[in-house]
Amino acid sequence: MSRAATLGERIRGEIETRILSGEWPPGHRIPFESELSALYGCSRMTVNKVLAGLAEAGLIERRRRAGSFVAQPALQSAVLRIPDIPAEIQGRGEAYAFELIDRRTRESGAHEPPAAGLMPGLALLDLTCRHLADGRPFAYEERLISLAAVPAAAQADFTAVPPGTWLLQHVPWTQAEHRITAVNAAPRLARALGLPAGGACLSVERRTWRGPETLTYVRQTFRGDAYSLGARFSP
Amino acid sequence: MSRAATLGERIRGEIETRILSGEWPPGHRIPFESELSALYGCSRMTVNKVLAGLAEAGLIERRRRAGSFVAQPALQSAVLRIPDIPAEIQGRGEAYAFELIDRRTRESGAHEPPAAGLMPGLALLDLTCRHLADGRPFAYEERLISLAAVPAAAQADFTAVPPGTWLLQHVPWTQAEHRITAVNAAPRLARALGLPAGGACLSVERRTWRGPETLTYVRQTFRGDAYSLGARFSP
DNA sequence: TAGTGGTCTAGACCACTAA
DNA sequence: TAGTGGTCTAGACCACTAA
Repeated sequence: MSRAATLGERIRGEIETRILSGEWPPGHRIPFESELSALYGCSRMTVNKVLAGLAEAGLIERRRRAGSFVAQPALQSAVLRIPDIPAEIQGRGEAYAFELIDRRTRESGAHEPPAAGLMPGLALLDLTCRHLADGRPFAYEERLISLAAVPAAAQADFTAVPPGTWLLQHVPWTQAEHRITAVNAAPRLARALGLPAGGACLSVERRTWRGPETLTYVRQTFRGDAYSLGARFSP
Repeated sequence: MSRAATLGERIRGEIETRILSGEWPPGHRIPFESELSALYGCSRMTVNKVLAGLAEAGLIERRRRAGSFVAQPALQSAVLRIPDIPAEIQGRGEAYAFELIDRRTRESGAHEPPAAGLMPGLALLDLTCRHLADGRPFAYEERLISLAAVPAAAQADFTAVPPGTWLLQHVPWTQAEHRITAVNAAPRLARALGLPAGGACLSVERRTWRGPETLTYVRQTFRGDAYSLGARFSP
């Protein structure tokens, strides 16, 4: 089945076990690199790579001259997968469909969403669209794309490929910021999602950069009764 | 200011720049370790650590005998900080208060939340409580703690320390699963949060394990108009 | 100022796998 | 089967910092 563990993996496993079992509580000093290399009969480099990995994972903290210490339990955090909507729907075994409701080119003004962080006077592509799963409304999407940062978007055919998927395939990004909120559906949104007015929706806002430049800002709104975000995490 | 970059950091930066600028697109084969070590005049070990780091970060994929390749753009994902509620509120400069509404010891039955993954017949501590910011309702919390896994919880004083904070300080965990949804507040919940019935709320469910054993299951419900989850992420 | 961690070298052997 | 990446060795020098 699984190949034999390497020496580094074995050392890492034994240290992790002592930490996670509580045998080495937060603040406990773990053996120095020199002690561990003597203990396992290996070079210090092998131990160094193990401890560097544990530090990167947040399980230990390392201080020159002082040693390595079991870290205080991390604030819980979760790696959340922000899905590509077509892939998400097809992964459920449902038929994906996409509607481009509106597409216009305009300049950014004073009333852009503050979270978009767009200066006035930028050339924008302003898109409104809807994602459907098995013919039922799944998500409503409002998106702004900076044409200065992504000029090729002006020629893209967003009736054929949803803009999120197109961007993922064509434009590298360096940073993204997300904001997840719950909102009561306003009448227009409720109609678009096939919900009673006031129905709870999950709103995911995302702003994506390349370097200092905002590439795109999007707000995707999902029916609260049909969608949830899931995440699994280890410390 | 910042100290000079090490050679490894410089190599990593130059490769990242080529990938993120699109000069090396997805699927592009990057130079072999031997080529890079010749190019930078360093040992192969130095290059190996750089490429291993890039692979761990998901920017490249490595295949024996074939080489290292720029990875397809990652599905967007986000590192979400699941906050310790008292720390979150105090971080906003607001006064934190906590109310323990109900505390009982009971056995798990057939009607536990399916996401809790609790077998029937387990000894449970069942807690209901409310978090307040500057005297206003902030979050409603329903929590189950397995007394088999965390016997010390039976003696803890949860009128003084909220259970989430107590657990974070006392119990190491190995894995957590989260589920984030939007819900319309049912009448009882709306009263507890000071919302009109049907108001949108953000619900965060979390199940936490140590090894194979469930430690705790919690559902925290936040006023949608007063709370959002934020996340910042690089690929 | 003494001792830790951070980084690097110049090798080595091997598992894996694409050709 | 040839060549890559994966891992390891036995050193070295240095920056940083706790004592």
